[in-house]
Amino acid sequence: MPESPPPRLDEIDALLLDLLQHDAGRTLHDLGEQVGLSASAVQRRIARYRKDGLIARQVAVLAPHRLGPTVLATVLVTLDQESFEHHRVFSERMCSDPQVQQCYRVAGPWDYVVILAARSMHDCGRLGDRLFKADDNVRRYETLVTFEAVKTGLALPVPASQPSRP
Amino acid sequence: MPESPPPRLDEIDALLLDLLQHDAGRTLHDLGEQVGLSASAVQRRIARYRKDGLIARQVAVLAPHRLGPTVLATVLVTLDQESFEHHRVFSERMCSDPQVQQCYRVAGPWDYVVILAARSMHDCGRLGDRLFKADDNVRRYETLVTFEAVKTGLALPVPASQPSRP
DNA sequence: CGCCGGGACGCAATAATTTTGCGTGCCTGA
DNA sequence: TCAGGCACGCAAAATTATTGCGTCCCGGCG
Repeated sequence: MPESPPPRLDEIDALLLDLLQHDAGRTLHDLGEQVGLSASAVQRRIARYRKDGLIARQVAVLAPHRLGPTVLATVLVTLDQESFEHHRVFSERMCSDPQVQQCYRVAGPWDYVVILAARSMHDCGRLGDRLFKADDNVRRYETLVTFEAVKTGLALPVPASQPSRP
Repeated sequence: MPESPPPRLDEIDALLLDLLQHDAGRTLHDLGEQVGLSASAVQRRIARYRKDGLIARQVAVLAPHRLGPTVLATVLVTLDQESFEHHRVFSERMCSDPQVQQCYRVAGPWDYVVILAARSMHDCGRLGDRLFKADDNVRRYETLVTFEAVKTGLALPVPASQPSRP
């Protein structure tokens, strides 16, 4: 799959993408007002972001505590066997479990950082047992239960590589 | 601020919220087809989710690698002084920095788990210096640079506490 | 047992938003 | 200097969201 190079972005693109990352619910007209463009210009830019794969998808973010009690946890994991195949198997299990929010493969003594969402402390323990303790290839894991989600989001800083011409 | 109790959700609500968490871009008609309701019924349910604060917001998720080179990292942080005020100051700095994606206050020897997005390895180092090394009250921090984002998202498992009547 | 609300639904009308067509202006490169 | 490409605004057209209304089903109560 030939990946085209990252598209050039001007200041308006950066502004627009930043707005969209924080609230994609506004109308094109609204967005246009914020960045000083017409609705159709905004629409065409956004269409381009999508075509370029810049915007991966659009999602609704739920408020955890409004779904009932929720326990979030970060789990650090070290595998035993490190073969390509073992990593693939582990990754796939993380991807396919809906209680796994995020999973990163990292450098250093730990192999993975996994973020879990559970319904209770008890459920969290069960989840850890199921995902990690029951896996022969997990050498060791450590669970960091969160007291408080200080900040959440997936927003990335958007670089404006080119000035926009006024 | 009196928090009303979490609203009751039936199977259709769970299905709908799950769909919205993964792709909030579909039309009401489409969603209705998926869950077996009319567009207006779907619209009314979604309006209720919003009113109840169940859907916090709607955001666009960008593809990191399409923005140009991106380095993600997980940082484990332990504070020195643990007073309420010290925690507040730290939390606020995390919240206000756009390169901080997520920040969780956790139980155990580490106080915080912080997820960073940087433009390069070098930038990542500078960011760590700025956020943690320059902070007198950070006793110790450890950076886990990610090789690969295996799974990302903020989707929560939605419990269907009540059956829907057909 | 029968008679009200209350709540959710579908359908259809209405309102709002998104998408497209078209003409214009500006920058770039020949 | 002149053509080509590109992004823009405006306004029409298409699609989508929202609202009004009548119906149905369930639960509580006379």
